Amino acid sequence: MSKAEKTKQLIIEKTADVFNSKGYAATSLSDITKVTGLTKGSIYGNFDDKEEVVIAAFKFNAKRLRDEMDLAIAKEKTAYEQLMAMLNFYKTTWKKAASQGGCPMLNAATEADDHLLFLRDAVKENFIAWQTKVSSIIAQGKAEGSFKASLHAETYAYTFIMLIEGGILLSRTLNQITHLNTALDRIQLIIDQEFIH
Amino acid sequence: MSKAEKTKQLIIEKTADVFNSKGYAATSLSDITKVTGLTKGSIYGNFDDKEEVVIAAFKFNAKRLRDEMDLAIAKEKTAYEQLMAMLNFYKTTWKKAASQGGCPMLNAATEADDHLLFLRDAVKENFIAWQTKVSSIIAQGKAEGSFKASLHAETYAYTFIMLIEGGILLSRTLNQITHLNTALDRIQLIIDQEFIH
DNA sequence: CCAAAAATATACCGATTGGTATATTTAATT
DNA sequence: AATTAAATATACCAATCGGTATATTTTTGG
Repeated sequence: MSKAEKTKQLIIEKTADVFNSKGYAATSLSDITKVTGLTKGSIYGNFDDKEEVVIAAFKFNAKRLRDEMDLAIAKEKTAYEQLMAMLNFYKTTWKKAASQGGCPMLNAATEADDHLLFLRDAVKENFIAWQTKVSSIIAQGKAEGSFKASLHAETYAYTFIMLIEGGILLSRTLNQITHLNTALDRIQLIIDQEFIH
Repeated sequence: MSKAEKTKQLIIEKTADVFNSKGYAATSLSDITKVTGLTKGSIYGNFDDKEEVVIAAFKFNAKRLRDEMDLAIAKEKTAYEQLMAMLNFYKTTWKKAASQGGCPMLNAATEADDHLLFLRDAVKENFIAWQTKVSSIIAQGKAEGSFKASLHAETYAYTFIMLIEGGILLSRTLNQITHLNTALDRIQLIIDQEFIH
């Protein structure tokens, strides 16, 4: 890795949390220089413009989240256990995520929808990737014979994502972990009642 | 209503959509003067600072949403029909809401949670008011004898809110109404399966 | 209709925004 | 170790940010 590639990576890593908690539009170049310890010249030597930094930082945040979740899931064998691992992941990492500015998907999605249009595609991709991941676990459960074959995987996957994001939204806004737990419990109930035959 | 009160109202009404779609922080004073046709002097003659305009605009957006929903609900008699009216409200007003920048609660909540702290209390209040409304409908259903007496109204109310906000988030980001419908269908299922005895 | 008061417009303020041209330093190549 | 090339720092730019003091217009009460 060249020097430039290293600083590029440093910029992304150091700004990721700031972008996620302060907002991608609201984070200024002076915020970026402050948190990286670099100067504007160095930033613009590695990125064409702020947009490029924003996208890189979001992708970093999204990838970190996905990697952590994938790691938690990969430890389990059966589809049921993998889904439980996903729920448990959100139960345990909530506090850490909250201190980093909350769910990067939720934050970026609301900012991207009208305002930061160039972010939209990246956010889209990540939601779809998440859905695909959950759907593939459900498909595995069907192959195992433990989940009903009739399940519409995609619909269930999106339902879980909605509940999690909605739960995070309420938990953060009302400052009560209860709500995320309500969401996770509801997902658990759906799995137990509708997945197993 | 005095002249000042009228212009104050005009400022709020004209800026409400801009704030909701562009974001409360990202909307500048020149956006405000542009959309109202007034000058800075007039804005600052009626509001102390931008924060005050932001809060007033959010409260306007939240109240408008609540009033419209209350109106739809008030037309129905039974608790079940009222809940159906709420679901139908979201089914029918989705397009209009989307063109106005999406759900004001969702937008303001993500912006307020770290960044615009002064907005947080107002957002909180409105989520609680929404929950209280749904809870009171459930309580009415119990009183009618049509809903199970054992229901934990508050938990269900928050579950519905999560699903709706999560559904809106996905529908807006992925640009597909399907997801909001999935959320609404899930709420319907919960009511049919768990509310009625 | 006139005077006082209220409301709005004009013209400005310093600070900050994203961005850039150029100088300087650091790293890689011979 | 010297030269070249790459990476970073410095110093600046116009534009815009939120905000204000003052001038002008409009409304209101007598």
